[in-house]
Amino acid sequence: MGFTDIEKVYNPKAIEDNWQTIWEQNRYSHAEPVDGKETYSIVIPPPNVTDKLHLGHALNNTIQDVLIRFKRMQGYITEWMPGTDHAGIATQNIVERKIAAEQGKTRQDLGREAFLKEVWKYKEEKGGTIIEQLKKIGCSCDWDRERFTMDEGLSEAVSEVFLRLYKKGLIYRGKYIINWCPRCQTALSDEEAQHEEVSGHLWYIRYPGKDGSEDLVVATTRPETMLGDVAVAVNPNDKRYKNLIGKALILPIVNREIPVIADDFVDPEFGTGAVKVTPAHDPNDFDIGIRHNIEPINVMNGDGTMNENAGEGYNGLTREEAREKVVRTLKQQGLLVKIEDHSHAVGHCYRCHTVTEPYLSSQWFVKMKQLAKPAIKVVKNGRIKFYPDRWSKVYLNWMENIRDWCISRQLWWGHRIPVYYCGSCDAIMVSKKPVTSCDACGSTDITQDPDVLDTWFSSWLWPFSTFGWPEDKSELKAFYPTDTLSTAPEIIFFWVARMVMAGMEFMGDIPFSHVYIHGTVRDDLGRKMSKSLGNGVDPLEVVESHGADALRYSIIAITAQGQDVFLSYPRPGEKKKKDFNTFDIGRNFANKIWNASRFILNLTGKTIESAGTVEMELADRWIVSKYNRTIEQITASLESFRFNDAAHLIYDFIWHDFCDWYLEIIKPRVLLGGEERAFVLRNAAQILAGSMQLLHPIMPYISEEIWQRLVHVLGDEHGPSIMISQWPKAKSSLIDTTSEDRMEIIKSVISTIRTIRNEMNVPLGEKADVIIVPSDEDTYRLFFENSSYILDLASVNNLKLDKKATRPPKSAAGISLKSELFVLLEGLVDFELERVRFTKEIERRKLFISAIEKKLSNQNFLSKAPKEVIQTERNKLHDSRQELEKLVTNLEALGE
RNA sequence: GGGCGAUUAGCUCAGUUGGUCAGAGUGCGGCGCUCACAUCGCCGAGGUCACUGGUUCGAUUCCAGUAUCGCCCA
Repeated sequence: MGFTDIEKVYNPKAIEDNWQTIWEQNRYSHAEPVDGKETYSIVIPPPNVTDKLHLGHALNNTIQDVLIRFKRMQGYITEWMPGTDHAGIATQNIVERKIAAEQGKTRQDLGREAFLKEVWKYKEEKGGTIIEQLKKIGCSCDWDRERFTMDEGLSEAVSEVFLRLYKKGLIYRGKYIINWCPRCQTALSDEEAQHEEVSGHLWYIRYPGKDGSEDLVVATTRPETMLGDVAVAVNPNDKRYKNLIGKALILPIVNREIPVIADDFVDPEFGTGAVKVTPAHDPNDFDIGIRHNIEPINVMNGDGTMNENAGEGYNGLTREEAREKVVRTLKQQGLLVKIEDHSHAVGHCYRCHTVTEPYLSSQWFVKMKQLAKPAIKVVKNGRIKFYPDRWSKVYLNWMENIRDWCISRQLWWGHRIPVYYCGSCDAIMVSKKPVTSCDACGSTDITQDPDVLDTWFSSWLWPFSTFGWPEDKSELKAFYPTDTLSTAPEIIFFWVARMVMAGMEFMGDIPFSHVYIHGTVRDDLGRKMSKSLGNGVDPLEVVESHGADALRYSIIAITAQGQDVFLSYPRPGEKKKKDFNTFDIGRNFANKIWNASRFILNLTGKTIESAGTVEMELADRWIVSKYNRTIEQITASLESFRFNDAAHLIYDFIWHDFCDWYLEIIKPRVLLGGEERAFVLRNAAQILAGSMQLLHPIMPYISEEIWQRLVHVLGDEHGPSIMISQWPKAKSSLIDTTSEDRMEIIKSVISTIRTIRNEMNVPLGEKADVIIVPSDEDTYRLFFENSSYILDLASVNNLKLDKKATRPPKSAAGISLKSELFVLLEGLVDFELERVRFTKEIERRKLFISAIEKKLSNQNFLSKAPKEVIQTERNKLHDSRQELEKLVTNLEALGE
């Protein structure tokens, strides 16, 4: 491969697909347990099998990939288990819509078996999409182990768990109020009904007393449910209504006689202090009904229409129509007292966003209190840690107030509930294998429960079911408990909490020790990205335009631990010049790296001759020191889940230290040829190769490409891929604070000269003469030994070092670290500008000095502050005073 | 109603145990196509770290309250 023909602008397309293919072919991300070797494992939060990749996925999976690549390079046996879940409701909805569109049929038309065939077909066709997209953004999952929640083994785990919990008495069937989605026509768990504040009304309705006795006005947010009212409740301590308790009212429209009852639950402050009681359509009313032993009346069908109990004229109406008609009728009858605006929280189906209905029906539940206990303990005692920690409070709060989990769903797509009913004797049998005859009476009139289980009832087993549980496989032993789980905050209850419970219950151990909760991806207006808003950004579009590395780098760089992520992404059509595209950050960085490498590789050709014993210069020691320091810092950042810190550290090191300073410094040294040239090229190539390793977890593709080329020309021992190379180790002996400090002084002088040149309009093309006045002997030697840096980088013609020099006429002066300097600019100095600059600088310095003086004259400070702090303050004062003195002298000289 | 975040340069945001932490990117102004990079280089301007108190020798950093915005749970 030739290097001189390397493209000038980095083109990720050519490179990314190539490496992805090579990595896959060589199965570098596949892991097998090895006795005695430490493992590091992550299970992917399984996306819905029908999903397409969005930026939330991209962020979450990039985080996981960063961790996995980092740990893999550190030598762990790393397992990143990929897979998808069957997403019962979502997938069934999609396929129902599909067959409606294509065949004009409902699932009932097809029948259960034929419908499921359609779903499987759809899954086989479309199910691989998101997995392919994960590969596209560089994820290094163990693709050989990909799992699906409805795989045979995972299904086995689900029925095993159901059976065990049932036998323990932790699963039961009961008739309770659950959240019902009238559109999906299934029960939902409490978590799946998402409460949102909506503005509605409070209707005040007069319920006449029986036989002309006293009326009562109730307030309700849902007038249509009055058709199912069985009582009116008041607080027993409410003086207003005491005399009415036990009396009867006539329910308007229905003309049913209902009692006034007393219940502590009623808040006298709300509405009129009297509430209608509808046990079949409100969870609180349901409890009241039980306490007072009143039969509920269900007035609604599963599809949200009113049923025959709602009465003539209402049967068959939708709940919206019924509400409208109830209100109209009441108005006509003069029973509607008033309507107030009222905002309240209403449940919405998390899959289709339809308003959910509190609905009375028979469902299967898991008792949670007992399962929660160990799950609370392991977070309280720190075995499981949340990052950021505040989420542990959210977790514990939910866990400590946990309610039973409704797990049955009136769907076809999912794990069928392993329960069988005998038609002859009412026996209930729970079995992993199909039941054909009744255990109790021998009857063969057996039917399986038609419902399926909540999808989360399979995904809560994910950290061990994917490794073969309930079989005791070596993978399970090696990779469970996993190390880190990365997910979004809204998944904590659905999944994280339940996985902990399942892990403790079935494995007797935590499923993971670290839970990283990343922020939500939002647009530049702070809105959550969503399909309905149309403000989503397609990660693959970004890959297409900027490359996967740029996507990954940018999103990691702007994601501070636990904070939401704000993206600025002007649409191609809407882009204005000033608009900032977040992903340019990564693209520009990749291009910078590409060109730095191009520079080095163009100089080296195919190989660099090995260097003899060349003594390191200041800049060499400095860059090596910075490099080792960067290794330390990046390693620490990744260990503590501070990914954005890691991203910024490598950016600063490569761009600012390595490119801006080191490469500029070695340019003239390369021209010298010989050993000097070989040494600096080798040093630069080695450091850049090492930097590629540090960068690799975040930008896997370009780092592999550059690393391959560099190790090739270096001729060093190296493995086949950066992926499985060894993570750089910092050598503390090479961290050289003295060289770093000395280099800062050089840089400061160069910057000061540049500033003066700029101000006086002397471009770098025109060389200038400079006199530097070092403040001490050591600094003098520093400049003397490294004058070439100053000559080259500040474009200086003649450099004079003179500890005693005073400002020559026709020169501009500057103050920098440990020195004062004069730039000789015959006829070019604008003394007015100089005066302004110095005056400003003097003012600033004076303020600074008086602040320190004040501090140092404070007895309390002197007696209570640590002596190091006092000493640094004294040093600051000393240096500042010296600088001030120089500034004043220079200003006075100008005044002549 | 309860809980949790956020408020730092024009914009988007960092700032890990209170004392060189006032920063980055972008935008803006000036100069520059110096043989890696204009997806670039050099230089510059810009902030009473939301407000009010408190703790402390010292607060952007800790505590309390206020205001505005956002999220979660009921």
